[in-house]
Amino acid sequence: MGRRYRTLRGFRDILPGETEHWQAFEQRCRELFARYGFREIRPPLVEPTELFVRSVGEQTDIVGKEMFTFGEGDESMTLRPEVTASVCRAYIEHGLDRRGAGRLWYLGPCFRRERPQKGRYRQFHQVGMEVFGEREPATDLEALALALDVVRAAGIDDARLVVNSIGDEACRPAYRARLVAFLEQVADRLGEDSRRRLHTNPLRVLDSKDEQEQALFAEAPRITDALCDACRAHHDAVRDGLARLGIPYEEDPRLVRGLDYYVRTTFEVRATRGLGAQNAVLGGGRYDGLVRALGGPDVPGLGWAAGIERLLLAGGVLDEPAAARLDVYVVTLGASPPETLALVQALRAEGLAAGWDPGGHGLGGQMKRAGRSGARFAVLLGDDERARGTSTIKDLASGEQFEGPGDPGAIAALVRSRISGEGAAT
RNA sequence: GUGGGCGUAGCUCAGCGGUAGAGCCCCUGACUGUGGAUCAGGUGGUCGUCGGUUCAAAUCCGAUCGCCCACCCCA
Repeated sequence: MGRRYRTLRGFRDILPGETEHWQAFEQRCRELFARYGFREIRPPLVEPTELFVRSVGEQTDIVGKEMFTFGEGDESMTLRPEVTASVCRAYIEHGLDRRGAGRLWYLGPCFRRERPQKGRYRQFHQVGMEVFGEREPATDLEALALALDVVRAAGIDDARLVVNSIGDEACRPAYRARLVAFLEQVADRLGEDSRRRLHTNPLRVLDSKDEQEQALFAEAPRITDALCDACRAHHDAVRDGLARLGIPYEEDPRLVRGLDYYVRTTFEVRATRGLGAQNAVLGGGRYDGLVRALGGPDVPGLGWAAGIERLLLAGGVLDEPAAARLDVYVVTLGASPPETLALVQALRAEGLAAGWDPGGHGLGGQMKRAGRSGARFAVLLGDDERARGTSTIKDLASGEQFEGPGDPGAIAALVRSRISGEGAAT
């Protein structure tokens, strides 16, 4: 066993039983985004390394140590660690601002070279959205409502929305200076991690999990007390809007996103179950200067992303593997395999999910397989049925058995009416 | 990158110095007129890997790899 090939560290197979749950969630996402007027974008998985360095930030852990990078110099390319940078690049490259395509969503794999953890892998999947060209706080509101809808679509019913504002280039530098001054006064009582972050990402220090440090921070200056008038008005409008829409939320002045490009509104959705200590399942915020910084027009932006593995874990969707499903399983006696397959194909052409046993087993063996296939009905065709031009149909859930038509179209119609009559999905 | 826990059959696990086990799953048959039940039989493991101790190692020791959990960071 030790010599068999296996998935690389941090990579995993998504197997039958789980893929069905993924498909269901993905389908719900498609419907939700469409309802909000968002259109899907599918950028490539690989981009110039420089794109991520510029957008995510040189000092971040993602760029510093978590990227899968290949090639040298100008040829250097990187598997995307997140999707916002790619979407911005595509937006600029194709002039989407002039095509009225400012509301975009995506779903797909991302890669980060970090130590795997619960629901966190080196290849993981993100679903997310970006809005370009909309500066109003009402856009933040709408994005938050959509975020909660997507989280609920993953089966999470205990989601908590947490919002904050981290100011912009007009007010954050001054706040940052005051905060650093404060932190330096208490630096001798800070842990190693916090002392390091004091220089790399001082806003983040306040988010320390260390209780003794938290006690020190009671006196620390708060970003929400230091916002400029424009940021203050924006933040108030978002909070008022959430209240007006009846969306419960919490404020957390320590909620600082790790990526450099955020301004003003930042937010997170947390789940209380299933993920252990790290309970954020979705995060995002406003990034009004990013498109311009990447060489594009001066359009504001806002977006969020969620890790699908973690969403499904927190929603409990994966607790039970999905069962195999078929509408019918064809069982024959005295028919050659091609003859049986011809009937199966006719039923498939009618739109049914149909299975059969190519293995030439007896009636008992075929019925055993019918049961295991997850089929709703067995369609039996033997000498008696052939003589009468009928079939025998057995409801595999109830055991009830009755005479059915011999014609594939009529069989399909009968099966379909039975299934929809129960309100069961196929 | 750091700390802790764990690696025995496809899955869940027992065995903890003396010839590798159970349950479930899977395969075959009883079954050419009926599946989910039952019965009979069967496939599948150099006990993660390498090295050490020992007459003898799945079992004790070391290293290594992998998985899990937590930290850092983030979704």
